[in-house]
Amino acid sequence: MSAEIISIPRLGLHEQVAHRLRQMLVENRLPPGAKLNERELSESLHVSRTPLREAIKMLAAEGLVELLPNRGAIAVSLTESDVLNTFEVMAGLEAQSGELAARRITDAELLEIKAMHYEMLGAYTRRDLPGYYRLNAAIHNAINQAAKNPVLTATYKQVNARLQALRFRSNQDGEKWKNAVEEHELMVAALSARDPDAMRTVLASHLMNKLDVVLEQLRASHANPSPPPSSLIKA
Amino acid sequence: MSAEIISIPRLGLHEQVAHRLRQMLVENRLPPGAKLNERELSESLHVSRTPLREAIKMLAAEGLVELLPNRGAIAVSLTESDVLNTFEVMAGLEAQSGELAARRITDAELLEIKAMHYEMLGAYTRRDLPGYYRLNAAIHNAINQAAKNPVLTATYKQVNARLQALRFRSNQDGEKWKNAVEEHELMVAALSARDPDAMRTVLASHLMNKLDVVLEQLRASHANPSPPPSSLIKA
DNA sequence: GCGTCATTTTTTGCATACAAAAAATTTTTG
DNA sequence: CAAAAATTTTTTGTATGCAAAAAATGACGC
Repeated sequence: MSAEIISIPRLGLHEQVAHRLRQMLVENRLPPGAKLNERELSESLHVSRTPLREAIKMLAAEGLVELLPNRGAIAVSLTESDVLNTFEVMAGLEAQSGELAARRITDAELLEIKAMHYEMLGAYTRRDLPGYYRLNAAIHNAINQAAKNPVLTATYKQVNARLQALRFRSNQDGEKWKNAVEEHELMVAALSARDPDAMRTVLASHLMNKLDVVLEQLRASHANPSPPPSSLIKA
Repeated sequence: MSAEIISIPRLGLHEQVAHRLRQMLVENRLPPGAKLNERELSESLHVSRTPLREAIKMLAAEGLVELLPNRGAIAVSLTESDVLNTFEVMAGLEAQSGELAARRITDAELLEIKAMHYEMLGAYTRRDLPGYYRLNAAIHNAINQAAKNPVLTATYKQVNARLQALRFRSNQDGEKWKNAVEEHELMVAALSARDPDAMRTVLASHLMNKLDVVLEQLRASHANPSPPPSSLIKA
């Protein structure tokens, strides 16, 4: 009966470490610009420096950390221009994803997206931000799946990962939020109509509106920089 | 006077190793599916296994090698469907690159691209395939530069890297080659007119024609598989 | 008191050593 | 002789050790 319970270590250690580091980066436990101290991290993660360093190299290739020769790695900190450029690429990838999804989506996939869409409307109505984000992400993932291109999905995820750290808790402006919901309505309509051009258009503009929100947040937090975690404050 | 000559090791060793491995992959000295033996490679590259493994992890994150848990890494071998999906993504990235370039290109950049275009016509006229490829790549790079989006450029390069191993020696079919040159004419015209839509269209179809060429080659080589390098033949 | 330089400490980078897993080889058995 | 099992060998994965570079600390001079 306990056939799978001991099947634990079927993931390389460096993979596990990379996964945990990605989490720490997204949750801003490793805030932008923070140094990744190998000794500290290897102790807190209970691994030796070797797999830790391998994981860091992977994150560097993914663009999540920056390698400074002879000075280790730091969490990437995106300039406003970086954010803009990244969103521009994301917009293109989302647009293509939407276009392909409109061409290739199955009836079953479309139904599931509609269902999630209504759930999202529910979350929006009761202003449940976490639920809204969860469903929003699920819908975008489903669109990606419907595009039937794993390479596109992987590329999308990799570029998107760099932005996740920014959205950690973006309080939506009321107007912008309403706007986003309306765009989602358009998306479902375009998908139902299997209209690739409409999907491309709505997704591209959807992303650019997200950019607006993030840039506002970025500027606000730049004016009011949040304090670094206590672990970085000198004793 | 020899101020910079001894500034040698300003690159991490793992970076150098990653670079050399990328070369070996592109040149098919590490053909698709080949195992990356750590002992062999560390000896032939004159480094220890530690930086070699770090480099391999980076290549894995870049999608150039595949990691098999407890069994090392192998050079990725793309299925026909992988190639198709990758080209689809590349087409989207090129299309966006072209669209942005049409909006943002400077007169100087346009002139340089035109110059390279004429050089390329020269190479085509004397059927100088290597020269043609070199100029072709240079022109596409220049378009990318003109798009003024480093994130897009980096994403483009990373996805493209996986295809480089395929094109290493694709003999162009006469008709297809002529077609490609004509598409380049359209590109230069669209760029000169600063017509983003035209650029998007021509670049997308340009890439899809390249896909045709590569798929033909792939099927041909699949029928006539090239022999593995002698180093892999058992003594 | 402040800046500069020397010394110490820490940290990164690379190599080596050891353990576990996989592959290859030999041995055993039907 | 062939198939399976056991053994050896190779290979990968992780930890540790050591050297070089960077950072931190303290001494010295102005």
